[in-house]
Amino acid sequence: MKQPNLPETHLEAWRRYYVSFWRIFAAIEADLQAAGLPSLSWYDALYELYLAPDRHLRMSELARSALLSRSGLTRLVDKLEKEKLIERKSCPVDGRVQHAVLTDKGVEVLRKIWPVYRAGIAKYFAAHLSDDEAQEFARLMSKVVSAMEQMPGAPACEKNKKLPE
Amino acid sequence: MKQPNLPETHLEAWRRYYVSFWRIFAAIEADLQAAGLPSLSWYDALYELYLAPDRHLRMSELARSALLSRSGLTRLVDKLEKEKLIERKSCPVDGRVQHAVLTDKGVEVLRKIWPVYRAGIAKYFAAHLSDDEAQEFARLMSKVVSAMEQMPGAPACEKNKKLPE
DNA sequence: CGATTTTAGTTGCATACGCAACCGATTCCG
DNA sequence: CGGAATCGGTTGCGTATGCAACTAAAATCG
Repeated sequence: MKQPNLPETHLEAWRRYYVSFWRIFAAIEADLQAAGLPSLSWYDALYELYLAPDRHLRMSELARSALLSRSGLTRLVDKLEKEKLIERKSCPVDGRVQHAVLTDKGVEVLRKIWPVYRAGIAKYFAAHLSDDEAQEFARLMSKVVSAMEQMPGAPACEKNKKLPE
Repeated sequence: MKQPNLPETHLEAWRRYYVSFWRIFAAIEADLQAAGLPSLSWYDALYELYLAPDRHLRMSELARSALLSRSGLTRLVDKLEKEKLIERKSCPVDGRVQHAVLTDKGVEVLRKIWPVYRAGIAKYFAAHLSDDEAQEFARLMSKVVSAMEQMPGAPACEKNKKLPE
């Protein structure tokens, strides 16, 4: 059986994409752990809130943007709330909805994580690309990302974003 | 604080890389599950064995190439062995070493997984890149991958590869 | 308005995984 | 050779996460 619609070039691209991602991800997580910091899941959730207007989001919005299932997010928010990094606030206009709101302490933690995260991105990923290459890479990735965004049942995931300076 | 050694372009590339990977990965896993097939972890391990000479590898080699910790691999191999997809064989020359050996049934399963996996790669990833783009992408990724390979304490990971036709 | 359906979030349960401690086998050295 | 250090693999334990079932609140419809 051959590979209909999947030329060898594309397959090779996928393989490297897949391997490199796992390796880099593991390396960054290891750096965070070594520094006694929370993992990227926490960062992603906190950072999404940081970006959001008024630093608050509905649970399900946050789930989607933090690349988690709704139940996964519920648990993550439980932990973040216990650490006072966010607060839950029920929505006054719709009793079903809960908002997660980033606290100042949450912002602090975000600022502690970021230097280590940034260093990891630089070391494991960015160091190997010139400016032009990075630009081209971003262009190619954006085609893939935007295609995924439009897919109907985008199954959970959407981690990471940017950083609070 | 600014971003030393991490220009905005590179950061943007990273963000898209990160988001797209999780989304694609989740979508492929969902497809596999919907088809009643095992997950990519199983595929990765089986496929590594498939590629290996005589279809066998030491546990720790397999762990590394299947992107798992040693303990994670022990458990995965337990399950694969229970399903008769592989066999454990102790090494005659070194009593500490165990070899995982792919069985014919393991190859069968590999062949069942691949079409779905391939379709996922094509749909979620390859469809968005021209041949030239895929080639350029592979080139950029290879720089990142090979840099990671040489890193000393590569923490676990190395999933996926190619496919058995 | 009351019953049904839908929506948002949570909880029970199962699974996958890593770290650290451990065990037996091997190798290193005095 | 014999004890100590090392290596390969496994096991105990904790954690992260998803799915399916559930609850409460809204929306829809007769």
